[in-house]
Amino acid sequence: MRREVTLRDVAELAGVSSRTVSNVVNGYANVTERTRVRVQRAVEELGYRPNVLARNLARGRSGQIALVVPYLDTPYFSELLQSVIRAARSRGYNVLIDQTDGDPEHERAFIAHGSRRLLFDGVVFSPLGLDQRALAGHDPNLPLVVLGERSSNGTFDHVGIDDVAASREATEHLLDLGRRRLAAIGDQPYATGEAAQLRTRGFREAHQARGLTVREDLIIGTPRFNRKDGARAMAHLLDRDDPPDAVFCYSDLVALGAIHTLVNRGLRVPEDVAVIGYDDIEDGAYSNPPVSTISPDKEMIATTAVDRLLLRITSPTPPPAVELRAPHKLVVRESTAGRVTPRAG
Amino acid sequence: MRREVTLRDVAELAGVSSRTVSNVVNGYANVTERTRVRVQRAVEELGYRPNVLARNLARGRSGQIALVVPYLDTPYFSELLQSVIRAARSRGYNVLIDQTDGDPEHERAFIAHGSRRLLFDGVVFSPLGLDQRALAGHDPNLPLVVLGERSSNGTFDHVGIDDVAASREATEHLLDLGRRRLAAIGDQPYATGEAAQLRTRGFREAHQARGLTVREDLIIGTPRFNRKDGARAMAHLLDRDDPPDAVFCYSDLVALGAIHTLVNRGLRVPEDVAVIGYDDIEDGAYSNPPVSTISPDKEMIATTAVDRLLLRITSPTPPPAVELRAPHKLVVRESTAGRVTPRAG
DNA sequence: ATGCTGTTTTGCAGCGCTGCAAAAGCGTAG
DNA sequence: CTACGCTTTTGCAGCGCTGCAAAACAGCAT
Repeated sequence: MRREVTLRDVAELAGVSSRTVSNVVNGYANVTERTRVRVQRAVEELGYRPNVLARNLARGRSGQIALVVPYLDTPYFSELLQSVIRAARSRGYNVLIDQTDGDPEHERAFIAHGSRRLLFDGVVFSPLGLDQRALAGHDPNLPLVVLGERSSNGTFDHVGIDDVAASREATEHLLDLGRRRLAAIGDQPYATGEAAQLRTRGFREAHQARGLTVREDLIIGTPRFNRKDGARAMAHLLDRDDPPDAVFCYSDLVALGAIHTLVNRGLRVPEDVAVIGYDDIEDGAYSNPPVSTISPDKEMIATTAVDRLLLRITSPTPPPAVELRAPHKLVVRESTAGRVTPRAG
Repeated sequence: MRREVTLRDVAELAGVSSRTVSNVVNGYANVTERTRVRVQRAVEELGYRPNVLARNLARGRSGQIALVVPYLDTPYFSELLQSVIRAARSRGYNVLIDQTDGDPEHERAFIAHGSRRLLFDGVVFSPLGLDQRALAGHDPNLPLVVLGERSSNGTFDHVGIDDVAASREATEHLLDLGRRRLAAIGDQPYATGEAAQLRTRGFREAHQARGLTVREDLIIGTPRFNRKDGARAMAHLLDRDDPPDAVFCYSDLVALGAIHTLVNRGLRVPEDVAVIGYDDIEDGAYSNPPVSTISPDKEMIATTAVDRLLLRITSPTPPPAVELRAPHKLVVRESTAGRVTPRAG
């Protein structure tokens, strides 16, 4: 491996000090046009590219941020991942991915061990196994932005959509269709289930706003938000005396699992049971039937989170912890509205 | 941000030179038990953790490998991604992700610009927009392992399953069901479509082996392997006079798209048309109906690729380019075999 | 004691860059 | 011609670690 071109090589060719080359390369202010051009030319002639490692060591920063998510093969996260990478890259940062499998110990190790000695400068974190209390005790030296639905409690930045409002909208949509025996799949009435609880709250509020009573026994808990749990929960519901005529699922995967069971049992969606999901993953749009859903603005979530994290990283005095809300919208598809018109695709 | 503990701090406390501490930390051979213990204790007392950046700068390596894929939200890649991260991490390497969107220019820039000055030491590359010729001209200084179905041509390592054999198996499965009007969706008869062409070859071979004639007009090309193209191609097929009674789709996404169209048109899968996919993504197992598929051993692909890449990175003399085959298997589900027995999930 | 071998430890330089503060240049005023 | 303030350029040290080769040490034979 031949030696790479260094700052000094460029300096020599351009007839200036290496520090000046550094200034030019980094676009610092006080450089005469004349020297700037001269250096520029030398850079091009030699094909110089800065050594990121050396730069970061000298600067005391790694130029990388970590994205910590529970699962990578969950469509919601892989879609989000893209946006985060894009946002970070455009700001000169690289993204390291870490998958926790929702293991609290893994999550804790990450935020406790801090920045693992300059492997990354900050973390965008989507917690699953850790609850508020554990999160609140994180190393305050580690810039951290939390995604998802937990409120920050004032100890760190937090980016998410308004889950209660979104869930209320989803529920209202089902009520608007004339359905009255509404089930909810995905509640998690324990410390780490804050996201789920907000959705349950929205579900309740929608009923209350219309003077309707929530069928408490139709609120089904699931340990996770995946197809399997959705399928299983739906099976439970169908085994009852009076099964629901509509279901609000706390994720699109849960909805897909629920639909799977419904179709398997010979029931029609939405004629017999209307189903709405949450997250707007691509699969939902192409399943049979396409799934109505709450669509969070993932691009917005990603850029907001990255911007806030970089602010926190670069700011000399730590900015206050804030709640940042990204927009969402209700997307109505066949799983609630029914076949509109047969299409080619 | 308080100063971190350095090698020198540990050395001072342990009463040895910093070089010795380094030796202990890196597990080098010739260290007496006595000093090893003494240093170990100091390390723990101070909570020392090596600065990865400094280490890599000194070593002249970045300790990171890049994984370059066309799309991250494609389930196949996001599932593969996990395995690659796991494999790399367990060998002390980090993974940088790059999504190319299949843009040949982006891909070329990546392999041409080489290691972007120590940002990464090697690349696991899943090409889409670049063909053989372009790939062959890559910077020989950059360790590179190519995933997917292209043959290496002797210029770089290559990891993949035996596509022709797998495709033949898939096709034979359809023939075994008694189907005779077989369609294939996904052919790409141009330079960058080598993967598709291998599958088409397997499709043909299966016919030939049984003395059957391939219906050439039922081999449909698609620019990409996604749901949309699958749905569209299926629509084309159904608009013909004699639509197929079975379809071999070159990816599960294509299969899902095709099924979407079939169901939309009121046709039954597999009774009217049997559908088999390729990749064994999780969605396929939970769709309606679950999709039969060719299942490549992704874990094996990932570990093989990472191991080979690390060998190439660390080896003083470049090892010869090789073809490495990962196993695959045929997974039969309802989209070809029909409902076996109604299940709860 | 002396020399020789092999093991363990050390010092130094340097990876390629940036922070800092001093030095040099330069235009204008006194 | 000197002084002053401002802009531009430079030198040096150092980020924290490892490669290299020399130094110190130990064990053993002479």
